[in-house]
Amino acid sequence: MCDTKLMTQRDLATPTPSANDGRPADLRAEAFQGVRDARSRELAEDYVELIAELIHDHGEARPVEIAARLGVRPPTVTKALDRLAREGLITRAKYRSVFLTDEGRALARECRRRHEIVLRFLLSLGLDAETAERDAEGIEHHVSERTLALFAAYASKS
Amino acid sequence: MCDTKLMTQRDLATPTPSANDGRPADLRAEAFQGVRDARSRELAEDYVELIAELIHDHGEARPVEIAARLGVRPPTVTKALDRLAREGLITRAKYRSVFLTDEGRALARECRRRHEIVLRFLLSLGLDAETAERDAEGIEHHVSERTLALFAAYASKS
DNA sequence: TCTGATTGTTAGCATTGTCTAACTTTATGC
DNA sequence: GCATAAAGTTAGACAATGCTAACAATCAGA
Repeated sequence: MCDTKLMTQRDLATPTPSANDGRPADLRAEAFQGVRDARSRELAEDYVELIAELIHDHGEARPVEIAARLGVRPPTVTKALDRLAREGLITRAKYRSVFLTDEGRALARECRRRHEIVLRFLLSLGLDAETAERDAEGIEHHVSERTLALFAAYASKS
Repeated sequence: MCDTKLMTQRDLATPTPSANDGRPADLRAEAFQGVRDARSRELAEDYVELIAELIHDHGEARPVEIAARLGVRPPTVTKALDRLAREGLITRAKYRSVFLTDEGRALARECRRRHEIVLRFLLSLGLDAETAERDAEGIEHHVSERTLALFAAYASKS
């Protein structure tokens, strides 16, 4: 039918990718997009980090334990693990423990590193352990490498 | 580690017998739950904060502008605004600008306060403006009042 | 004023993440 | 070695968030 109409709507939403590079008209739109990206990665990171920890501490990672640690129900874990397997971060067989792939292990290491830097930083600011843990969990997915470097510097300096 | 491998299903499965209802056993489970709560509030907070800003700067908040600033498409904004209206944070009429309710205005103020404290803190750590803005956007929804106080103290001290 | 461009909404789809209920598989313990 | 308990999965619901395509309303300029 009317296919020319989409052109009119298109340009309101066109971010003009190249024009945005030199002089970011809206810094915040970029930031929001970054946050949305981070959000989609968060769950995977939390799972992978936790799985690595369980394997380290208990020798294996079982769905029931993952569910308990994350505070969600087993079916939620099953679905999430399906997704992680699809994405190549873990391997698993039905009714069996979960294992990390090389990629998953690398991601877990990276997450653990970030988590610890953020946690140490918050503690060195003078925050109590419980609040520090809680806030670190939320913050760790949203700090850039640059910020992380400053956090690490501050924590070791103090 | 050999021992842990032989753990039975029952061993792995008992987090806290009695307190499973409202009180997760693990400190981390609590933290994860907090993060999930924060996540469900994030969008509303971002919208409300942005709407307040647009009204302040331009005298009104229009969906097309909200979409551009957030980097999403207009229908996404329509849906989100419907939800905000349902939650009593904004008022609106079809095809018209958006207004904040008293509750929405209060939330916006609170968000702006948090945003600015986090931003000033990151800048005072020595971060560049662009990264600071990006990280603040992600971090602001995940800092406790206690952490915020420490951030504010650090920023004003330096 | 009327017509076309801009803005906004509706409809419909996909994905994610959560749940409960019911089922299947595995492990335990007698 | 079998019955039962625990663990895990499947099915189905629901809400949020995003998208495109298409339709509707508003606005602005000739």
